[in-house]
Amino acid sequence: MSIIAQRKDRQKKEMREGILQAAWKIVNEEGWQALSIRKIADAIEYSVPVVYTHFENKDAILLQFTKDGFALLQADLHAAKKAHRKPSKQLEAMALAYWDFAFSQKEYYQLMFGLGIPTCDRVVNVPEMKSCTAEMIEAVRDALAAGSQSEVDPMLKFHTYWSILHGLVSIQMIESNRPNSMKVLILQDAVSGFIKSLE
Amino acid sequence: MSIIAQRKDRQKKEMREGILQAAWKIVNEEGWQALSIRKIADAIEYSVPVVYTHFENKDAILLQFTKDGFALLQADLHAAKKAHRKPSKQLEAMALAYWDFAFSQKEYYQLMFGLGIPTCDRVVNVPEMKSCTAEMIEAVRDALAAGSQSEVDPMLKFHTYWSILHGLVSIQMIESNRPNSMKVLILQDAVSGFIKSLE
DNA sequence: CAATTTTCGCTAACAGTGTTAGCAAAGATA
DNA sequence: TATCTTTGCTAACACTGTTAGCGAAAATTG
Repeated sequence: MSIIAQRKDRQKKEMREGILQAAWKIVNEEGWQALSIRKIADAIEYSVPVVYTHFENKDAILLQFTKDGFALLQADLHAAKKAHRKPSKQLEAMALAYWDFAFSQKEYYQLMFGLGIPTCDRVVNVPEMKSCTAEMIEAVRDALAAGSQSEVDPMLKFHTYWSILHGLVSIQMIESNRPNSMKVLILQDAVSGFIKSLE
Repeated sequence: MSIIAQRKDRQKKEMREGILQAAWKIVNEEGWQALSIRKIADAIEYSVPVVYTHFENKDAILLQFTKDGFALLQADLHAAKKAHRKPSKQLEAMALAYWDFAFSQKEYYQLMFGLGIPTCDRVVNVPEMKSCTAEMIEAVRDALAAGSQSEVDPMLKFHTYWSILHGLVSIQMIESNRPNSMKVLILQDAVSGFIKSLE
């Protein structure tokens, strides 16, 4: 590849990054509903079709953010897990990390789960999501191995775990007036109950 | 009120009903994303502004369906509860009813929780939702009273219960390829674990 | 019954949205 | 320098929610 082609390639990546950054700024300032291709074009000071040379359509931009979101969540879960040895403590820490991610990165979480309904066919095949769930599955498997129930299906328990976490987050996002202290209590109650069911 | 005003009132209600029916048909055939005021106007064979004389805006139409959805869910939960005496059995049956509602009335459930993000400020103040949660709170309270833990906050447990249910439904709606038999297993596992935590 | 007022429902428009065809200018190659 | 490729633009299409303004029909009044 010629030196000139290299530069073009670099510029292409820079512009792609610029589009994502501009989009992210709009989302943080005005929410997902306010995100439009024209606003992105305005922000990067290019015309609308330029955006389409970097992303097939708007969904592709959202999909990128979904992937990024799962990657970030996975990193958080991994860090929380690494901080503990005991499987039950790991699950506890991961639950808190999950909860923290959802509320400190609301925009990401809402896109990953809330607005994901139309594009959910694709989301299932996103590798970033698989890595993310793998992190949880592993922790559940370890906790189950540490217990006495060898006949229980780890996948079943993983689903229960994830459902509890996502359910808590979703419900608590609707009830935004409730104090955070109680929200954490609910989380701890639910997770401790789940962990007991593994022993 | 004159006889003529009565007729007008009746016609107004009929048209309002017609709008909702037309909207519902569109939603069932093409999904929420495909619902537009123009399509509704076409379906009822009136012009667009007529729709706006019966509903302030599109959100008002969606809000009506949200209310209807919560009323339906409440009825299902109530019926499931009435079918049992033992509080733990009631919670079990209600969980199944909740799950059944979510999957047999997918459109309703998705509107009530999925697309509700933009309008969630209003949704919290919907009386139909309060009735719905009251149904669950009562059952949890009863189950807790039947147990030995008098110091536990029923509201905390109710939130855990609801979160588990909503979480299970949401996650399982994304993973549409999983067999239904396993989904029910996961539900039973999660709910039985929760019920144990009340004893 | 005729005149007036109210109500009704229409067309057309505004300001947005995602998306794409076609063209002009700038850049790279020969 | 001339040709070719690429780049990025304008303008358009087909939608969306929402509303102003007008003409006709219906109800009320004299």
